[in-house]
Amino acid sequence: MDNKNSISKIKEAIERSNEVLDALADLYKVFADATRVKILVALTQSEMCVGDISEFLDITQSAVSHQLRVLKTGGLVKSRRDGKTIVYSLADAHVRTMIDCGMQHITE
Amino acid sequence: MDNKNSISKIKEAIERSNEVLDALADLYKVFADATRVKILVALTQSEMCVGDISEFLDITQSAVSHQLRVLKTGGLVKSRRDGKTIVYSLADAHVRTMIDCGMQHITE
DNA sequence: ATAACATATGAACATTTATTCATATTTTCA
DNA sequence: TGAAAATATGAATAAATGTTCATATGTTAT
Repeated sequence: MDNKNSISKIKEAIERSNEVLDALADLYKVFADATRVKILVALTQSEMCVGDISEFLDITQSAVSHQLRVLKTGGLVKSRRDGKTIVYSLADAHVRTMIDCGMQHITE
Repeated sequence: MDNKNSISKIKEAIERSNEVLDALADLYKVFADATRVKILVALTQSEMCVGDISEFLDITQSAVSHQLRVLKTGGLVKSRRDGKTIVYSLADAHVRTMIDCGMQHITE
């Protein structure tokens, strides 16, 4: 049957791009937490140090630090040292695009 | 200080859109699993019944059914009955856009 | 050098999540 | 009607995840 055939073609396509799709899921995972989303949206407005984020999200400095590590490992933020503090900012324009894309789905 | 001031402005903005940002994180959560991503990408190509998906992803029918429920609750897929089988398809164009957006980040 | 400050890290704990197994539900067809 | 087929559901289990607490690391200024 033709349907059977096209299904198996799709199966092959999915299997071929298996690693990419795993990576895609991993990317979404980084966005899939309210704390991290809020950090990212905040960084959309301005670069910020850990203390600032901790204060305005009302969560422990430690929790922020842990989440920033997830974001950095995921390639969504970068950091630079400025004296005693460490300043975080969005890694690139893609991050903004991803957020906008999700926002559009929400506020359709 | 001006920086202090702008931080508190961002804090207020984040607090105002608190529910939206929670919803945004929840939306990403639905995408944040390899099985679900593969189901979605497959449905990008063609509508499909549970058995087909189960077969070509090599996972239990039950697992597929559970994940389809997550996708449906999240508003990403819809279903219709066709005889004994139930056919699933993408809920709307936004889903495709979200996937493309993530893909672009991966394969930059 | 040392005290004070900012951030990072590791272990522990509670919560969430994905899968499997067994079974229920719904529809078709003989 | 009753058996077979397709899907859904609930309980159980294992794995992953987010936060907190305590502490380590690294930087500045005295």
